[in-house]
Amino acid sequence: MTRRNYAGQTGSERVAARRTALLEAALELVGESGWDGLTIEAMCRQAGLNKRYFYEAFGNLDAAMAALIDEVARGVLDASLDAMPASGSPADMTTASVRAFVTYLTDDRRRARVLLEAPPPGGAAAERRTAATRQGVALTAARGRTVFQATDVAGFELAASMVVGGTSQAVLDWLDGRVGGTREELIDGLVAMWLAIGDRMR
Amino acid sequence: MTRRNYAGQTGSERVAARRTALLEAALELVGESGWDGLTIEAMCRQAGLNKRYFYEAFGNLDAAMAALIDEVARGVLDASLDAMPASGSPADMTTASVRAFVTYLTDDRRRARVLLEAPPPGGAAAERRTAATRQGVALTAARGRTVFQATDVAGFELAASMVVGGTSQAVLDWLDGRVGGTREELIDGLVAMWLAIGDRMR
DNA sequence: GTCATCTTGCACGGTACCGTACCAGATGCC
DNA sequence: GGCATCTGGTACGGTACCGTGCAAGATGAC
Repeated sequence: MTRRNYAGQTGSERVAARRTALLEAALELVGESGWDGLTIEAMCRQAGLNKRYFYEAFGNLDAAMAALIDEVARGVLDASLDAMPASGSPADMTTASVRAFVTYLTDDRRRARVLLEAPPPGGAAAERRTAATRQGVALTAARGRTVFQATDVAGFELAASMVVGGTSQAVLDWLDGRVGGTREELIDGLVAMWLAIGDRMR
Repeated sequence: MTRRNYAGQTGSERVAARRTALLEAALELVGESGWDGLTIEAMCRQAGLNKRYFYEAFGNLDAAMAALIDEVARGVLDASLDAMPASGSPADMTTASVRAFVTYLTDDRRRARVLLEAPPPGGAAAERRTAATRQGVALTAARGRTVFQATDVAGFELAASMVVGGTSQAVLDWLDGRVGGTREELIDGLVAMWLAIGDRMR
């Protein structure tokens, strides 16, 4: 149980590296074959690690899936928030955050699959995904209210739910080729719709 | 293997009734506890039928889930299409079909859960659900192009993906209380956004 | 070099559900 | 009423994966 260096790393460094490798393996497997291809054994094989190290990092498969979703959700939220300028026109601010959202999820399409395709229902992974969506909706509503100087506060809850769900669906459809055009055209179209809704609900 | 009457019904009547009872049981179970609560044995228990009658109606659980999704998807598509007048203003036609969509899914919230919550990934059920969504998007795009007399044809693909995904998310959030207001206010808000997008993308 | 610790591969029983088979009672036909 | 068919309950092996344990080689501390 005590720890010592191994392969030039401390014990906790190795533990962290294994956890990262397992999450990367899960990202790869889900990105390749979706959530149903994911088992504990497959994750360990992909990561080149023994099964017992899985249980060192996670309690069970559901917890690992939840952790993967949390990681990607935090990434896309951070990207969207960081990209948004402190002030500016509604068009500028909307463009910045929509572009960051779309770019983050499509630069590595495995991320889109993790976040936008539904994990097995009923477990912690599904719960974390809905929580992340809820958080995105809440943030969008709050930002929208200030950017558009909303008077219809309640309407912006609904608008936020609509644009978040709609944008997710559109990104999925674009990735699968069901919506045509370049990525910039996708972003421009989404921004136009966000602005149309923002103006209408003001 | 031959058939005869039983309990006042012909053989094929009983077979059809059992299939209906199984689908109703699945609707109830999914509506109550989500997809993960659904097993073959639970369906038979709920329906008061022997397990062998499950295999009379469906090849496996995945096929039964797919059939349930197909049924609800057909219902909501028919409701939306039937409600739409042959001609009228964009506002009238949009209101009619959005109201029908929302009403169908919220009159019996079990339907919303079946159609809007994701089934286990990777099987026929998930495939049928994405196919139904795709069909809804295609229909919405086609109708939108004529109703709004679109010039930007490609843009309406994207708009349809957005409004279908967004409306689904909004209905889910409204059912779960995360979006406030009455059902009429929900419908009015959704229609306003559909119209805003339709006008902008024209 | 020796020994403790780290790592990996493998093996094994447990579990939850599937899919099928069998049995005893109920119902309808003649 | 006798008998074939229909029905529901129960039992049983199969399967896929989980979760844990064990043994054998790799690496580092002393």
